Amino acid sequence: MTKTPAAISRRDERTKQRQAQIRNAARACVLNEGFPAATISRIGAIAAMSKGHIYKYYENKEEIMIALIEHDMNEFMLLISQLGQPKDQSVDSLIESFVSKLPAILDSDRTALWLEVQAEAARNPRVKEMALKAANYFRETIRKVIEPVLEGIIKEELDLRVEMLLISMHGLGLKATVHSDASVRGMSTATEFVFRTVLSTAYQSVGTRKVQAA
Amino acid sequence: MTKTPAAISRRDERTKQRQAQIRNAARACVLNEGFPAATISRIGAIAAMSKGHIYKYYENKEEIMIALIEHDMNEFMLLISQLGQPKDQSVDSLIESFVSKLPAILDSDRTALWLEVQAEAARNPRVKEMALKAANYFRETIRKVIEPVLEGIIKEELDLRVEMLLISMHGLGLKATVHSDASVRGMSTATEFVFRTVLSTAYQSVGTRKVQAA
Amino acid sequence: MTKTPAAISRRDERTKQRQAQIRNAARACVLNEGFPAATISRIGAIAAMSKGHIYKYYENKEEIMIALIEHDMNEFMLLISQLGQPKDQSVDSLIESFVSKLPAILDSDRTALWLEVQAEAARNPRVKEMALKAANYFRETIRKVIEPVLEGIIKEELDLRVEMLLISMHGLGLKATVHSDASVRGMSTATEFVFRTVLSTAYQSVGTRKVQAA
Amino acid sequence: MTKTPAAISRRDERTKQRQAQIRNAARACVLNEGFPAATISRIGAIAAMSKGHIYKYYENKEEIMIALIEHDMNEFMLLISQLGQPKDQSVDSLIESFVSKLPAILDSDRTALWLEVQAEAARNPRVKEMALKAANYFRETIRKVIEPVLEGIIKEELDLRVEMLLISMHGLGLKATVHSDASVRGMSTATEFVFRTVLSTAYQSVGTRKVQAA
DNA sequence: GATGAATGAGTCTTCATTCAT
DNA sequence: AATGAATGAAGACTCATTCAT
Repeated sequence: MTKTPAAISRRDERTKQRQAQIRNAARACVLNEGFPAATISRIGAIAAMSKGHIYKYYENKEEIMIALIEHDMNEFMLLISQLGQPKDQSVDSLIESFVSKLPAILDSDRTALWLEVQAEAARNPRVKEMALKAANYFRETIRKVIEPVLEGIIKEELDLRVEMLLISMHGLGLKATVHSDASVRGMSTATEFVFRTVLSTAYQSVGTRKVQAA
Repeated sequence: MTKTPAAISRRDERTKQRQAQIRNAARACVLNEGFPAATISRIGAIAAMSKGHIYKYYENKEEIMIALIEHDMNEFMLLISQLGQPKDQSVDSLIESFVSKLPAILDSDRTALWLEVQAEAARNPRVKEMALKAANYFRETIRKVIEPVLEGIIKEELDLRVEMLLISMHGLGLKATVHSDASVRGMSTATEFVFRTVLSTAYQSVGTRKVQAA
Repeated sequence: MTKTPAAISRRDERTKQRQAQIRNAARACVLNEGFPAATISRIGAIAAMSKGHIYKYYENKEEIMIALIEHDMNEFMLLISQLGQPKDQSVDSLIESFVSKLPAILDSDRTALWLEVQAEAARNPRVKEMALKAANYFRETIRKVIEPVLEGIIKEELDLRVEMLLISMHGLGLKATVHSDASVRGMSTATEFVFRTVLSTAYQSVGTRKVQAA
Repeated sequence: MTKTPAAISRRDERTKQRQAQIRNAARACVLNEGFPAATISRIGAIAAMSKGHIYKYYENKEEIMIALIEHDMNEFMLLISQLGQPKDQSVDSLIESFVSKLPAILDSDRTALWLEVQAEAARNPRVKEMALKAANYFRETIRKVIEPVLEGIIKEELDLRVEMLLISMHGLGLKATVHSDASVRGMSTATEFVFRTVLSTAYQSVGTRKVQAA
């Protein structure tokens, strides 16, 4: 009855594998046929696992969805954490770093799921919490990355630039989902223009200007 | 047998009222708990109408959703059609016109429903069609409004500006949904900055620059 | 408040007309689309009468069906009562009388309804009672008609002949329904043969023969 | 994952049992209260099975009815296939063979279901097809059985005899249903008479006679 | 560990029946 | 007399969840 530590860790490993299997099946369902079609039966069929067995690994369907969202949010955060490693501190290399990661960030599978998650977040507090966490991480990462480039900028200005970048990214993400990313690829010049504008060192955002005008 | 015209119009009026009642109930359902939770039972309960009676006014559940989306899309298009009436052709009055309509456009109920519609569009072709129609109308309206201000601009440049404005609007809309529009109101300076940048007469988008550089 | 007798009779007349209207509509429904499709809505539409108004004339749907069956059974009995008027008492003129009435008796509309009624009779006691009444009337009429032709026949023999004729008529009726009476028309020689055999004055039915053999 | 053949066959066995259970429950429903009353709820209650579980074994209600009809039709065809094995080729042994099988063929449950099926055939094409198939098999079997006995008979005469036997059987079947087979048992002399007449070697049906008269 | 048979609550939809007008 | 708006019970079907094996 008492397991050796090795046996326990082996079992835990297996559990994690199984859970990943289930999450992947759930994701495939959602992406292919939408959230409502992600039934336990279908997930089981795709995961090559019996319906009953799924409940050994997740308490119920909601837990599967939560786990899926959490997992993909974590992957997303890992992805954007790599934004913070441009070659040097110039605007150009920063933009290059952004643009080179865009295809991964705007991958239409990811954004489609993300769209469903945003919709779900409006009702499910746990989903909302996760969405906010990822959004905040995104915001902070961007802030950390652009701050050194915009040296001397005041806090309000920085906040504004960050917010504008986020808004642009969200808008692009929606566009990727709705037009299935082909169009976004064709938008790289526009995107680069947005980034360049936002990261411009000419600090002339409206708020500031008004102050100056006064 | 034969009705007086007055009686007919009274009945038609009542029918329209009932349909609006149903649509409103459906909207409330969707906003509170999402598309999948908008069941006929719930709609009936909110509309204070029996399940069976709903079918006097809409053939089935899908028709209700289609009618709801169509109605709200039409309202939205009416709203943005008003964008096209700035005081004069200056960038400033155009921006003022945009910004003054933003609270209505970014109303969090509207954007939340819009988010659900985008998600639903991935499954239901009729929804997708309506979403595309509204999106195109939005795009064309914006193009018509900004073109006279950016006189002498080449087509590619104009397309880009239009696309960037759309992306910004979508990003803002998402933000309004997630943070329930309070934050968007606080964003008017950022928004104005975005508009001002996009409408700037210095035509220097990346694409053009590249050509110039070549 | 007190009606003149004339007014009362006028109202009764109108009631009967209305009831006939409803029955006819119900019959049309059943014949066109089967019993299950005979909904009150459809009956009302065909009878050019509102749903609610139908209930002024029949207490509920079952009463309509009962009335329809009763009415058509009565018509059927009227029809077969005419069998009893052959030109003379010969087998030939009797057969001619039978055969000439067959198209009316085997009319596929009538037999189709009759099939539904037989099926319904297995469950609804009131329908069963009516079906039995009509069946008995049919039997007695046939007995009265053939008895004078088969003079000197003993009761058991007569019973047998009657039963055989009934069985043949029922079999033909089913055939008319299933193969939509075209085939029955082509069967007139066979039918005539059956009648001729059954009405043959050579009293040699099995039962009798056995007695003779003993 | 991989099942032993024994396990598979055990499961298949169980599936067949369940399907039979469902069919039997459906048959009981139809016989007691007619096709329209054979609801999934009632079938489930009689089969001691939950509503939902029924759908593991039949895709929908129509499939249950089709399976029920098909099963019983097959049983019926098996039964009548045994008609073709009289002791010898004489009319007497043929009639004996017929009469001995009559109680099984005219079993009132069978005929009652058959009646419902005929009524249903008017609405459901698949039911119609099955009914026709069984009817044709019945006709062909009878033809094959009586042809050797009526040696030298011409085709038209044979067709007629076959048709007359069918009509008689149908008429008897109806009688069995309406009078719940007791009366049919008492009809064996009449039945035998009918058979004897139809199988009589005196080929004198009306059609032929007319030709002779000419 | 693994299965899938079994359940029952809940979904959309239809329709007989009632009742205010 | 006549309408048709309104109801609610019931029907077919789905699916998350449980449990004996």
